[in-house]
Amino acid sequence: MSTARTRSARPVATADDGDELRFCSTCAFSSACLDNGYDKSRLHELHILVEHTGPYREGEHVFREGEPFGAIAAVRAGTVKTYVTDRDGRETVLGFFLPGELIGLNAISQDRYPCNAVALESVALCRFSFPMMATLATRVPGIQQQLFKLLSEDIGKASLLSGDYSAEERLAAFMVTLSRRYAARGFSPTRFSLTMSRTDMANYLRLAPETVSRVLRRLQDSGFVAVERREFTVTDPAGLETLARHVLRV
Amino acid sequence: MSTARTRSARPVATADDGDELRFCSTCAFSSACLDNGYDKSRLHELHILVEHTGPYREGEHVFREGEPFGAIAAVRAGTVKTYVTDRDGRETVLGFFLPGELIGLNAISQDRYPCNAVALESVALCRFSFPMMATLATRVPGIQQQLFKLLSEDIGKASLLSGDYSAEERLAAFMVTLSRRYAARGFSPTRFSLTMSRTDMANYLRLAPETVSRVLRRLQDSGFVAVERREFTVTDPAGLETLARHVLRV
DNA sequence: GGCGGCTCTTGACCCTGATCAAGCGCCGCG
DNA sequence: CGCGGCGCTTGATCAGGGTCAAGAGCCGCC
Repeated sequence: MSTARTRSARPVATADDGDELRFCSTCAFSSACLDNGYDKSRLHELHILVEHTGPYREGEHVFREGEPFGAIAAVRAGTVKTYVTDRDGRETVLGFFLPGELIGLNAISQDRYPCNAVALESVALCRFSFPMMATLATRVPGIQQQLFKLLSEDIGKASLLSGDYSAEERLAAFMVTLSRRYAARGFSPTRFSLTMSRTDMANYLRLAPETVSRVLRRLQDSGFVAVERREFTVTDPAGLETLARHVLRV
Repeated sequence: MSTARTRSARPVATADDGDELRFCSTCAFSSACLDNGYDKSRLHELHILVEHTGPYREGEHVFREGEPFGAIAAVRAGTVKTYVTDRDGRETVLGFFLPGELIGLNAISQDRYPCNAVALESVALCRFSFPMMATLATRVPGIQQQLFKLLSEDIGKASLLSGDYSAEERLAAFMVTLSRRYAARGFSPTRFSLTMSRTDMANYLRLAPETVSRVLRRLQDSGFVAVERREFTVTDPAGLETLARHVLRV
């Protein structure tokens, strides 16, 4: 991970550093470990291997394909996009990562990042050294369990899109997913801003940008959503979920 | 896992059971652990939590969606297909699992199997209790590492198909992948039999069965492969890989 | 404040692959 | 041995979404 330039100066946060502790509990990881019954009095064991990095500016890369894998990272703020490009420049977007979500889990197997990760807006991260985390996981079963769970979850997420669905179904499912993820982090599920371009959405959903534009308009004309440039409002949550039901396998 | 009926009578294999040991080394899992520097003299620790199950006959289910998750399994013989169906009966195939490959890793996060697994031909499995394996993993770092690696690998595999490729590219990539996987297990990479129907391939590749049929014919007419019902020969491996290069990201 | 560039939208047309339909061949069963 | 069923193939047609092209709105920069 090319964090040298943007990395904050000190390795952050001891257990008695109240502010940092509260702040870092916004990382999915720490809080998930707590949820998993991790002994709070030993929380410093987790925190000593955490390093806050950023801010990454829009367009700045967090890591690039092929770089040696050293750490996974939880998004603290902003949105990260992971993607690969084929030789003729076409881009496949693997995912968007919102605050509280983890990037880098797909790098373990090859010990190299298999994709690029770029900030779509100003981004801050919690960086976890993976070797240290794995060592810790042998002593703290809750952390091991949590890692297994997160990895397994990502397999499921990756196969979600894999089905053969219409442009409308896919776009609706994407919007519902975003809505749920924002809701899970305490943001409004019905009103949020799209931090990625139409082209990014298209490359994620395997559509042409023009199709994204057209389908969004159709969804708006049908009264499911309201889109104003990148400002997004869900006006009929139930209706949208109905459109998405095949993809999301309700 | 609904193995009660077909499960072999005894929980199999102590470390000094030479035959079983050799046999079980065909499980990806055991051998991978060995590769990872696992102390062979302690191999029984792994073997006591292994249970050989099967044979499952063609069409018989190994597990079904929604069943509580208890174990992952390595395929010893035969092919397993995992799939989900939406309410109007359309099937999405998530994967095919050949000897040496692991099923059930995507079940960890929800503690339920998120898909169905069915035998496409006579199948034998090595069943690993996941809770026991996780416990063992805390004591044996090689096993933990291996589990992380396998999980991470599956994330990558799941995103392989996710790109937007032509029918020909997808089918070529599928064939190349099959070829490599057979080669990795010591089978011929150029001549093998397709254990799944055209419809299964179609549901895996997001195509219509008719398209699979047509594209196979085209690949045959162009001299890349020879297909005789389910007997498959790669006649131009390099050419096929070229067709598949976008998908496989060579 | 105006220019230039980029993202997004909208329209027209086209192509890949889905769908519908029919026929074939292999295989199991009576 | 003949019948029937299923999986596969092949042909004809159709449509969803891609591509190409042009224009509109927003924004930053000079």
